[in-house]
Formats: sequence, structure tokens, C-alpha cells
Amino acid sequence: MPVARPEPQEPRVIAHVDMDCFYVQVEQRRNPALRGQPTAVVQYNDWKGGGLIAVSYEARGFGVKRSMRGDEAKRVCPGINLVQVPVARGKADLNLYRSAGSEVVAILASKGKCERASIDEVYLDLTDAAKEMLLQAPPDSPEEISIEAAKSNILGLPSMLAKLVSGMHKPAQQTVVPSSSVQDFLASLPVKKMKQLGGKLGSSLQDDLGFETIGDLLSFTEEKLQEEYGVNTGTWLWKIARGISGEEVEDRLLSMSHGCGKTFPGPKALKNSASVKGWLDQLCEELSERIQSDLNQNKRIAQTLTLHARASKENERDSMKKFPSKSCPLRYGTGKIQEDAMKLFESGLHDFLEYQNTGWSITSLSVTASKIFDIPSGTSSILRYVKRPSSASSPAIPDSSSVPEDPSLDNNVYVTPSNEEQCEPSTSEKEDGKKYSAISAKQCSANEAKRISKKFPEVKVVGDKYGRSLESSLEASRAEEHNASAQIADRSSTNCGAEPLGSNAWMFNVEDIDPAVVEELPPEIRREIQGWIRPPKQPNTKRRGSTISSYFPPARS
DNA sequence: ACGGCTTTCACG
DNA sequence: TCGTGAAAG
Repeated sequence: MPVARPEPQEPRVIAHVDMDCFYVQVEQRRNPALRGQPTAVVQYNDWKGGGLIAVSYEARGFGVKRSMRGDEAKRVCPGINLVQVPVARGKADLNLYRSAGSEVVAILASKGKCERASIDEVYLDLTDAAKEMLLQAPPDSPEEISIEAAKSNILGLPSMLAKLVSGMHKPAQQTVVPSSSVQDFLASLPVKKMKQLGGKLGSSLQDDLGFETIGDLLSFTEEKLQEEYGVNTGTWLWKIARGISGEEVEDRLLSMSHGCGKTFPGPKALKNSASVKGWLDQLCEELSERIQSDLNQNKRIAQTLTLHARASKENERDSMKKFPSKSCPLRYGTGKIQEDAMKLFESGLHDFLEYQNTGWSITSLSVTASKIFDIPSGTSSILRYVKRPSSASSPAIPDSSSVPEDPSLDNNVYVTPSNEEQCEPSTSEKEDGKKYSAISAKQCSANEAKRISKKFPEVKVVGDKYGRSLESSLEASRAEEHNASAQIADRSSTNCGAEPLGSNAWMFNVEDIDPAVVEELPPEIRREIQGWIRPPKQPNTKRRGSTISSYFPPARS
């Protein structure tokens, strides 16, 4: 449910850029012969000619709609060009459109604070640009303003409505909303057209309270709305009815997670572990590729792997029971991801079946990598820890500027012992002669980083997200702390008693050390590593263990 | 046999 | 924190 945010003091100028039938335009760029033609992009075409996901305006003229099937589109528009989404690993591959979206974002980002809202949508905060324009070229007459204004569709308004009106004049047009016209605009805006009210909340507003337009909300007090929908949503509703939004444009050009999934409708449903494994392997391969390029291109690292599935039980056509999603620390390397995803599936299936010995079928699978953080650039990313292959030629000192792509290396981030003997396992090596612990980078406070680096010289802290050294990072956090202490009184006490957070220095989080390896470590290092896995103070009842395997409860025999 | 595939956000 | 559900395109 939507929530109100503190609104910025200054009025803002915000643009919402929405690409017209974007996938079609991407295909038209690739094949110019498609330009100006009725065209649609479909994914798959085995079944009823595939599903349309984008339709050109020429095709719309024939009545072609998104959510039609290819066959149907041909029926209403025999001349339509149907372009198929590329398929890789047995599933639709949207990378072509993703990167085309990035091209656009890269251009818009030079114009102002820029937020990538979806594959084909961008929010732009043009406040500074507008100020600058007025400063550089102040209009010397009201007429001049009118002339400029005549080039746009004028409506005008603050931020949140940007999205609403950007679709009013399509394609290839813009709509401007001056704040003076907001109230009139909202007065007649049907409830369900408002962003965030297109679903159940909007329906409830209509059906339970009888509101037809946003303007109708004005008749309710804030308290009344809070009574109906809770404090947060109530306040939000009260404010949007008055055209007040605290939503800000985030400065974010990259997405916050990567997911890939596939559905297995009807007869395609997966009914045994082998087929699930096969598809999961495919999905994980794509995911791995995507996070790997995110790491290489953007120096970002993902920390969580999540598996989602939809399932039903044999003979139980309409059980309400859902397949639970499951997550675990993400370990880099295709093989690791596949392995972990399968374990997550087994764990989910176990919960789903809850001791019933029935057949099952899976109608959709997806894997997601989330909790993505920047790795500070210009610093050697992280050090390595633990075992080196006894045989191989891998460097004792990591070449941290490059990230290993070789899946057998498991992880992009390693620590290495300053004293190799110390950590050399007595246990036997694997056949490939390589055995690594899996480690991924994690943010922690500068203070914590300092403490650990002092205690363990072989562990190196690499600096904060601004590329500053630990010392200057600490310096900065001390300054911040000093500044903040004046205001700390009116802060809610969420971190009461805790060590001040400091400013985003970096440490290493040992997510999945091979237990055999841990055994070999000196006790104090071992203890410390245990501590990194979860922050030391977390008197949480169910705390996960130190190894990846603790994320996968034993399957029922 | 369902639109398919993503992505983000809030709640408990 | 994890897992669920809503909402969007």
C-alpha cells in the first residue's frame, strides 16, 4: 500500500518519459523496413501465434491490442509484422530491450537527476535545469512564454502526476502540467487512473466508499481516510487528493535486482525434480550472466538469491496453498547459483507439500538476485581468504582489478591468507585441485571495519564507497556524527545502544566457507569469521548458521 | 492453457 | 530479516 513521504520544501519540475511501444521501436531500429508499418512484438509463437507485448500505433489503428495473441492480431490486421522476442536457453531473452533502454537513460541522465523506473520509463528531475534556463534566458515577455507553451500540450503539475499525463498525448508528444491546473485535473480524474490506485485499493475506494474521481476524496477528512486504510495510506490518500506528493526522483540508473523466470502453463507444467532442475539450470545461467556483467560493468555485487515458484498439487485443483519463496546468500558462479537454487526449490517444495505424499506440478519458476551494492571503484575490490589450489597457478595475491569469470572459481571475491600454511587444509583437495571458500562483499560500518582490520592484519579493508581510505572514512563519519549529535534527540531510537553506523566502509562477509576449511583456521580467526556472517549482536531467535547449508533445512526422507 | 516477464514497494 | 502481496508496464 502506498505511503506518504515528507515533501520537499521547494517546488519541483519533474518529467516522466515513457517510450512509445518501446519494443517495437527497438525492432524498427534493427530493421528499418518495419518503420511506419503495422508491427507488433510477440514472445513465443507456438501457441496461438505467441503473446503480443508491444504494438505499433499503425497496428493499433487496426484494433490490435497488447494481450492479443499473434493469431488474433493477424485476424484483425492481416498485414501486421510480427517480430519475435529473441529466445535463449528456452526462454524469452529481453536483453536487447534492456540495453536499448539503457541507451536512452544514458542520454537523459545528462539532463538532470534521473531514475530508471522500468525498461522503457524514466523520471527526470528538471528543477535545476529549469532554474538554469530561466537564469540564462529569462523570457522578456508573456507572449514569448505563450509561444513556447504552444509547442506543448499544457496541463502542468508537480511530480507524481507526471506519470499520469505523459500518456495523454501519444505518441511522440509531451504534456506540461502547471501546478495551477492540478486541482482541476484531479477533480475529474477517475479514481483508478491514479497511479497506485489501479488495483484493489482503487476498487475499494470506488466500491466501498463510492468515490468516482480523485476530487471526491476531498470530502473525507484525513482521520476518516486513516480509519479506513490505516495511518500511512490514509495520509497518502488525503495528500494526493490535494495534489501533494513527497515522492522524489531517485538518482538511480540501474535496476535494484535482476530476475528471470518462465511459466509452464497447463500441459507444460513440470512434474518431477529432473525437469525442474533442467529449467532452473537454464534460468540460473541467464541470471549468472546478468549479475556477472553487472559486476564487471558497474562494479555491483548482489547478495541475495531468491527462488519463486507457482505450484499445485495433484487432485487438488484449487488449493489456496502457495509455494513459498525461499532465499539464501548469493554465491557467484553459475554452478553455485544452480546448486543453491535447486536447494531452495527442494526446501520450498518440502514446505509446500507439508508431509503429504502427493504428486505436484510447477507452473512457474523464477530466480532473482537482489540486495545489490556498489563496490568502491579504484580500490582493490576485496582480498582473498583461505585455500589456494595446491596445484594450480593462481596468484597468491589476487589481481583484484579483474573479476574471475571462470565458474570454477566460484566467487568474484576472495580473501587470501597472509600465511598460506596456516590455512592450508589437511583434508584432501577436490579432483580439480581447487577448493575455495565462497565470500561476498558486504557493507559494514567503518568502525567495525577498523576493529577487525586491527585484529587481523591478514584481512584488509578496502575503503568506502567514495573510494576513501578507512582513515578518511572514519574521519568523515566522526564529522557526521558530530553534526548529527545535535539532531539526534529528535530521531527515533531505532539504533539505540548500537555502535554508530559510521559511513559505509567495506568489509568482507564470509558467506559460505567450507566447514573443513573453517576447521583449519586459527580459532580466533574462526570465531571472527563466524561473527561476520551475521552481525554479532542479533539476539534473534532463529539465526541462521554459518554455512550456506544452514539455509537449506534437510529434506524429508 | 494461464498473458509472460519483470521490477519495486510496503507490511508483518 | 524473510516471506508475502500489491501494483505497475
